[in-house]
Amino acid sequence: MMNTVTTSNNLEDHEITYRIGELSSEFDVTLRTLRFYEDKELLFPKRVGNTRLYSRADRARLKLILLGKRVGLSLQDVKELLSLYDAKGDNRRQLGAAVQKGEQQMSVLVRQRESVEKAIAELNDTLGKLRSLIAEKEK
Amino acid sequence: MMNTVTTSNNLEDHEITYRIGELSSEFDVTLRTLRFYEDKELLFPKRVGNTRLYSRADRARLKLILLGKRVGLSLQDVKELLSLYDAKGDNRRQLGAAVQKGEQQMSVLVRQRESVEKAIAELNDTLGKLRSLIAEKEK
DNA sequence: TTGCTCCTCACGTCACGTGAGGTGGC
DNA sequence: TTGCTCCTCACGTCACGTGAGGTGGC
Repeated sequence: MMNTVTTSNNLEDHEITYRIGELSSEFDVTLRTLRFYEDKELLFPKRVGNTRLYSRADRARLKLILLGKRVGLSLQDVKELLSLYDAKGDNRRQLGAAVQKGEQQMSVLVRQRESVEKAIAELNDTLGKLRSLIAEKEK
Repeated sequence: MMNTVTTSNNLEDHEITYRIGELSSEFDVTLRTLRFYEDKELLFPKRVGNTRLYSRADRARLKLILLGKRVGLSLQDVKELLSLYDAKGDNRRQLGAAVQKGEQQMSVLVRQRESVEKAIAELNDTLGKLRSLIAEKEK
């Protein structure tokens, strides 16, 4: 056997790879999170021995996963979108499906914003009542 | 033994009680939820045989629990607030503590609103990009 | 030898949802 | 007998957190 490349980037075939700790600090997620996404089949790092090596494609997928999470999608939703993204077929259909999911999620977010705003209003109310109770006791 | 009162309100001692199904439909929560709150020691219904009977105090507590949940408190937080509420002692201290928790929660909610608004903006952006990709394919 | 980074289980968290299987009185 | 309301386990969900215990190369 040939000598194995032991660390970081494999220059021989120009395949840039990332170690788990690199992605972790770049995207500010825990190692556990990256392993969890792999377990859920959202990420597919190779192994050198036991150590995971993430490709540029993995890194791109991670970016999309985190975008999905920020807008409130579940990992299941994200997985479906990524599988659309992977399937090289009728591209317009896939984009259309993505837009549809996005629109659905938009209405979820709008409802969420409403409920947060209601919560703020109700908490404000409650705080007001508590404070006047206190003021009354002060007299 | 005397005849036992089998259903609903016990008129003899003027103790109004509620069955689990009554509270469930009044407050639109599941039976499971009410039992769960009991398990977590937030509610303390009596039993007649196996059947739970909730007092007016339980009903009042449930109202507060649900208020707490609406403003985003954890059940643990709510439990602490209720225990303050129960402890008949220096009332001003308890009210002060409640106000403090409320103010903390307010800042949580404000951050939450921000993050939802950011999510809406980012999703809008993403949808825009997807749509122009589609438009380009149409040409 | 110490320190760093990596690894694999596997149980814990939070607020319930969801059956399975059974009881009691009209 | 059927229907309704109630009951008790107890496992499942979601997205990881958090040890425990161990490896590998500088």
